[in-house]
Amino acid sequence: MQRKVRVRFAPSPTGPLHIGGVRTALYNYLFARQMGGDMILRIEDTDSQRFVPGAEDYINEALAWLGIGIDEGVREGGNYGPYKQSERRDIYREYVGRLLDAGKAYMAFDTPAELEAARAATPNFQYDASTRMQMRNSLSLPPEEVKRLIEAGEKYVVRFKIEPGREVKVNDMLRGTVSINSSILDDKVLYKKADDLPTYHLANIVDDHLMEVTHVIRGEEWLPSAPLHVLLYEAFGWADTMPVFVHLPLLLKPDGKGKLSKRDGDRLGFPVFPLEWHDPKSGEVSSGYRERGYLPEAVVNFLALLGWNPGDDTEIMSMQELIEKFSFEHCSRSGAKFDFEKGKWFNHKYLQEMSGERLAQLFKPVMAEHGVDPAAFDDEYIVRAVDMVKSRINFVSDLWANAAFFFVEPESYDPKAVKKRWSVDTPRIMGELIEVLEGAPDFSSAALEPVVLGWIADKGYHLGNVMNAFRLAVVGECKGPHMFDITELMGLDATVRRIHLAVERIPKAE
RNA sequence: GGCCCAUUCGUCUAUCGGCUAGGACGCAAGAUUUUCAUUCUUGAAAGAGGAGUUCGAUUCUCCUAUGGGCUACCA
Repeated sequence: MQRKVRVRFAPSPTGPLHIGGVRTALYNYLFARQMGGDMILRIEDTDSQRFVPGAEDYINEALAWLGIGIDEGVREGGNYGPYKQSERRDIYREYVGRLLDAGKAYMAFDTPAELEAARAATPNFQYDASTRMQMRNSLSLPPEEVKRLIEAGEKYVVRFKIEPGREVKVNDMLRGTVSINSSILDDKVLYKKADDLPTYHLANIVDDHLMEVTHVIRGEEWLPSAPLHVLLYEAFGWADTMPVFVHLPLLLKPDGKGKLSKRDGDRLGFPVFPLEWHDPKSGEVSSGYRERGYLPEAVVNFLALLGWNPGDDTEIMSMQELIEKFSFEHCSRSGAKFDFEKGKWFNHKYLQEMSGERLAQLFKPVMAEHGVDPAAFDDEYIVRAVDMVKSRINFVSDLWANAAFFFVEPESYDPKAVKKRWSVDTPRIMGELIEVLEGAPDFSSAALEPVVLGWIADKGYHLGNVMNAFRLAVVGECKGPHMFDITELMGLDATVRRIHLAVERIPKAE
């Protein structure tokens, strides 16, 4: 009698999928995969007012980029469709009818103005058992009047009739049994005749039931309405197959107040979206992890650990490992502040593990952005250059600052380094160095190093000064990989050319 | 205001009644290095407060405080 695990991620297409939503999707996915179950992507577009074009595509693209696979959905198809709520109107209409027929819901004709007036008149007005008879609805109005209003085409909403004074218990995997009194619940609007669409609550329960969802894994912001959902399952007679609830803690702002929001990204200088988003209305651009040079594996790993841990000290985990280790037992119940610095570290770690080949592919567009045609260089050259500098990057984009010198000659020389390492004698010593380089039988790193170091020792030169002047000429500043690895890759001609260039361009010291 | 959820280093977290409270990010110092990084070592850094239960509470209960969420014909 054990049902197959079926979970759903149900975003509404009102904008780009935010990083907190991504984490919810990820946990759903990890759990589904671990249990050998199904992962459903359902588009909850019941709010026609807030619909944003492009948002649905964005959701699909973001999940695909992150490697969060979907088994059933608008694109993937499945036996429980349609997977878009705006295409399920007939279904909702039928179920609203059932509730109405059973006397568990009623029609309310109050206009927005009347509702507002009622709220203004009573301090803590709530549309519920204590007030509904004073309002204009099918419970308070005579049947003939209700009939007349409907026939006159009056717009109405259907409200859930909540019986007061009941203890409603919600079973949550993370929080145990949460119980609240039904009296504090209001008669929620389930359906709007005006646009012939249900609200979230009704659509959600009907769909989860029809799609045979076994576990509802969602953000904590839904916890307060969970009792209402329990009541709805009961009203429909579906209590025995009610899904298990898991209300995940929220992702919080790094600097204190409230849950992480769209605005925080630009304010704090880090992305809150997986992919870059161009708002179709405002034209505003919000940055994304992908465009910032994050690897999807790193984002997934980092996000997985924000609110969950494997029970030991393991931090770097592949998707496969996450699937194996994931458990709600080890989910925390309190909100996690979003720590961008740690996110950078994850990316750094993943970048270190990455092959030079893959990194080079990611680097090519960055080269092009900086006006260097990747096709002008051998793949092998790019791969080796990237491999040499990768230990000092957090992002793919950092590669430019660290490896640019492999592709373009220095345009200027770090003034501080010049002051420290470039003395009156340096041009002469560099001249000697060129002779040494040109005379070397083998230009490989291992062969050249003893030759140059031997010459420095023979002449009694200061090792640090000569080597740093050498580096300054080739790189433009005193940083970078092992000097002879650089020259091996660049070759004799390019190296010598750069030394000449530096001697010409660096002003003579006093 | 009402209701609900939460509370261990600055941050993410381990601990399922025995703790010299562990790890990671970040930070500081040191080692290595011809440079910058990487790497390695070390260090500073926490149980919100108060009652109770117990031989013993970070761990269980209650109160207070604080934080968060919800309170729409949004999701």
